[in-house]
Amino acid sequence: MFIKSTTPPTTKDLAKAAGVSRATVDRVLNGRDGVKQKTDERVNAAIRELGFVRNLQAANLARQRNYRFLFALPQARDEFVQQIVRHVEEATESFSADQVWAKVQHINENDPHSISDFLRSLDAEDVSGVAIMAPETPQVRDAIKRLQERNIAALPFISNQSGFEENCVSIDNRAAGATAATLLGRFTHAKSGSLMVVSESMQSRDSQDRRLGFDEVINTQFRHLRAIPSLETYGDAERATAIITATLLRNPDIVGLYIMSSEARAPLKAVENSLLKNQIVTIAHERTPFAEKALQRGAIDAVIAQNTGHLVRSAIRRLKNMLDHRNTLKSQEVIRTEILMKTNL
Amino acid sequence: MFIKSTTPPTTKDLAKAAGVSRATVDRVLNGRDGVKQKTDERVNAAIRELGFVRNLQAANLARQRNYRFLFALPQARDEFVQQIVRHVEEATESFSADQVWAKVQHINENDPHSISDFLRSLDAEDVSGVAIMAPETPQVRDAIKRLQERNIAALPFISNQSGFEENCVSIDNRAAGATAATLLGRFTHAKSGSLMVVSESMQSRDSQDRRLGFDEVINTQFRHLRAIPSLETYGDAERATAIITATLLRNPDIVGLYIMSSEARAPLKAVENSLLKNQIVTIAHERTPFAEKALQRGAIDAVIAQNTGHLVRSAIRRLKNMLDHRNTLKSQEVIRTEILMKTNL
DNA sequence: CTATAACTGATACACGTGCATCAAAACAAG
DNA sequence: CTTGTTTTGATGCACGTGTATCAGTTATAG
Repeated sequence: MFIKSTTPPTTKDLAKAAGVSRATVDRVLNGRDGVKQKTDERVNAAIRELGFVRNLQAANLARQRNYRFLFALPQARDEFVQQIVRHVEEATESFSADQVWAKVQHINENDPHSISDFLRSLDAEDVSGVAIMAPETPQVRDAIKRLQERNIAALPFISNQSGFEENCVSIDNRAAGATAATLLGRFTHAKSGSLMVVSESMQSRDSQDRRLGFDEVINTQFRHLRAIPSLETYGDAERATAIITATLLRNPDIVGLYIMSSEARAPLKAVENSLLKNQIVTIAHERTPFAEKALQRGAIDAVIAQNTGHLVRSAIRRLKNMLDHRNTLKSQEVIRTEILMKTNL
Repeated sequence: MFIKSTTPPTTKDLAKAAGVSRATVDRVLNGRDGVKQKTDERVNAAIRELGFVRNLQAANLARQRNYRFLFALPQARDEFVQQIVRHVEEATESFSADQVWAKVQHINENDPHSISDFLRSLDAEDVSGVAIMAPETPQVRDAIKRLQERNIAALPFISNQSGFEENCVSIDNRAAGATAATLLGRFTHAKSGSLMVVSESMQSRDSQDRRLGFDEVINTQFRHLRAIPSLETYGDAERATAIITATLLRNPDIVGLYIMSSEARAPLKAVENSLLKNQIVTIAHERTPFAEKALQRGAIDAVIAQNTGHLVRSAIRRLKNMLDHRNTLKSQEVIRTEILMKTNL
């Protein structure tokens, strides 16, 4: 149990233990210079000995710190982005007691120049950190680095940015693809057949990674199945319907469908309109209201998703930790590849 | 974006806005009596108008509040409990900056009397809240209620306690069972066959719920499969081996295995030693180091689990919120039924 | 109208830390 | 030794809120 009435040590206790004044303790704790090495060591020894941890609340109070975070999200208002927006608003509520406030700012994700301009325009007085969801480009990568120099925490959010592997909120798309493949392979009972893969665009690294993981599993573990080249919808519902219908007609042996894009509506409708409807095992991405309903009625067999709320909160915690110079608890920030079925929604 | 240099309103601002003194604001905020109703309303109006939220850090600093939580866990040191212990220690680290400290105390989960004694012995000076993992009994339920009267937050943890549905960290065991059934049914390609269910004991409500969900799905969606009565291991490895081996011999048509208990070692070994090894689809519970390895090598096809770290952190957040009289963000505290396969570990 | 009770304001100190200033002490170099 | 520099101590105020006391102001009852 806890030892009764033991209050955690304060800087005052530290000062006494190290035989110095509170002023000196302050100099050591906040890395100001003008401290003899020997004194510095004595203070640090006392810190270890007492198990001192600085009271962040008091410190933040004193230095009037608060955390204003911005989520720079794509302009496209698809269901996935909407989910994120909702969770940002929700998170603001639960974090407000910690002096954390978060807002959404939509950016043109396909115009690296404007993104970089936008990031440059930010003022540290105004925003303490930014979570950026945008495809990887040199401009954006640079802009992020420069933000950090100006004391604004920056965090690639969901979209991968190489060079920030250690410090970003991202998804293991390869694992997601591999998981989809495993489910398709195991769910279908066909002796042989083709698998259809639908994506919004194969340009993005995310899509490529998913496809990579998908193919890897199909080619090694389900050799009786054949994954046909990815169909690209370019976010156009009509186009989606057209190419999928055509592909279904051309490949009567299709037994599985992997919808990689977060918009599953058009692809699913196209399949449902075809006659094969029931024989095709379908795996989709992202937990959207539509996907949930489709799972319920059996139109989709499983959904691969990340917990959007967790993504958002994880980003907030990481930004905060960056500013506090604390390291993040890794196990809490792992973003799992979730498998959702009708039974575990 | 944020409005530049806008600091959140303080009690001082509130006082000015409401045309009262800070003392009166304090009386209203902390529910002390001796305030005219009209005054109270004026202050509350100002609160709404300014969007005032009390600075918890400052408040906790002033009243020297800190949070000492206890996790009362079963004495049995199986892998699942060990995971929890590990995560409690881990969480202590990441929460320490918020003045939150958590410890584990092992209790004899099968002796309600001693549990109730233990809970009664706790002092509010000493511990601010307890998360209790113990099977439901009237004594324990009572003890929990009495803790709350003594200003100690109490939270049923993982094990269900009826009457606390709204305020507990618990698992939807029925969904877990249903999910296991769906996976078994879809993974196996047999035209017909039996499913074996292994449990530690069918006494606990958790096991019963899992079985319920399991049967429901098998009987409605996979009528060609037959779930045989649950085998109970009573936590005894030898017994487990014996009854499972016997059951396998008696039912050569077994095509699936659902290991409901968190200890999967003995059951799995028994199956692996039999000749049917490869034809039996296996679903287990809880993400333990052993289960992970078994997934990797293909001995288990899927694991149904909850995120242990999340369970622990969720409990801590809920206990803290209870003490702060804040309501918890529900969506964050939902405990998902996770499906783990080799590809999404 | 007075006596009493119910309410409100003024004021002060505390919590643990950050930050700034100035004087005092310790040290190094000449 | 003196001079100048580096290191340290003492002190005070700030942050936003909780808590306490006491005097002062209203409202209510008789």
